[in-house]
Amino acid sequence: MRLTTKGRYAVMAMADLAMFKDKGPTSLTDISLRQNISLAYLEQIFIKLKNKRLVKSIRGAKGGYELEVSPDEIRISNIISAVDEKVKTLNCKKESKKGCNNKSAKCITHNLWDQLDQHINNFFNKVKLQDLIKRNQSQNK
Amino acid sequence: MRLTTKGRYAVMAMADLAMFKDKGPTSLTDISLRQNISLAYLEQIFIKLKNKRLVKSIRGAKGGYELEVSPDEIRISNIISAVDEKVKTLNCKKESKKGCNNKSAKCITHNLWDQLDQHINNFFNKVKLQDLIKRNQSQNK
DNA sequence: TTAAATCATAGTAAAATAGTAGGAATTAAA
DNA sequence: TTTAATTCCTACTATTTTACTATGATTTAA
Repeated sequence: MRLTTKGRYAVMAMADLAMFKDKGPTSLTDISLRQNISLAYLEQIFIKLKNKRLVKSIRGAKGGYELEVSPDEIRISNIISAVDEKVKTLNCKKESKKGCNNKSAKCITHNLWDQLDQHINNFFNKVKLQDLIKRNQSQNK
Repeated sequence: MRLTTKGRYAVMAMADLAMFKDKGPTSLTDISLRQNISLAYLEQIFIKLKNKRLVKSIRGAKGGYELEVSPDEIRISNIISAVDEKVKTLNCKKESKKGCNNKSAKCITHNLWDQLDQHINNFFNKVKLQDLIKRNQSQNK
């Protein structure tokens, strides 16, 4: 089980934006350099973040991105889901056609994965972008 | 983020073993049919489960596998880790060489993934094989 | 002796991931 | 008005991982 880089990059980039939010729009070039993420890859990620209204873009020279809402209104879950990373532990589609109804031996473990999903989603729901940068700032004191 | 089938199969197979544990060794052919998992794939998985002393094998005709310890002594985490599925949200090796010490902006999110790992591992630690089959039995009543 | 089983290892097809490439459109500033 | 910096858009591709398949050896009950 692993979280892919896309989700991590998205959170990193959003945290970066949050840290520099008082300095006008932040260009992806800057984020790319600071976070060591390929520019073109960041572009793809930010299209999605923009579609979900987590950031807004300012085009042209001196342009860049800004947070659309404040860091204490953005949950990690918002970011992760914006870039299409779903917490997907169980792929029970095929089985369900065959009658995965928690009664068949096949799905003994069904509830287990359900609960794990909930667990992880809970975690991502609890943490806000603000928490990340607060944490980081206090560490750097 | 996803949990791979190997981990799921391993847990399913162990649950299957646990359910039939009073009926002598269970062959992988049986598990393969009941759980709809390829035999050859199961063989690979069981080598690992055996190496970690979660099951023991009885070779030859009428052979098969049995649980090495009782279902209430086996945690899901034991099974998952036996088949090499690690909860790996952060791949910070490269960064750590460059000085990922939680002070660089690069690793703003470091703690987040650490905590997520702990969260998931906790969950897998809490649940025992016995819990799964108990749950399943009560559902089928 | 035979059939059913584990054991062992190598190979491979498919899918997902993690990008790269090449431009078009926009806009601030020179 | 030109240039450079930027977002926007889409297609392609290399790499890695996953999920198996294939083949055969070994063991053992019947």
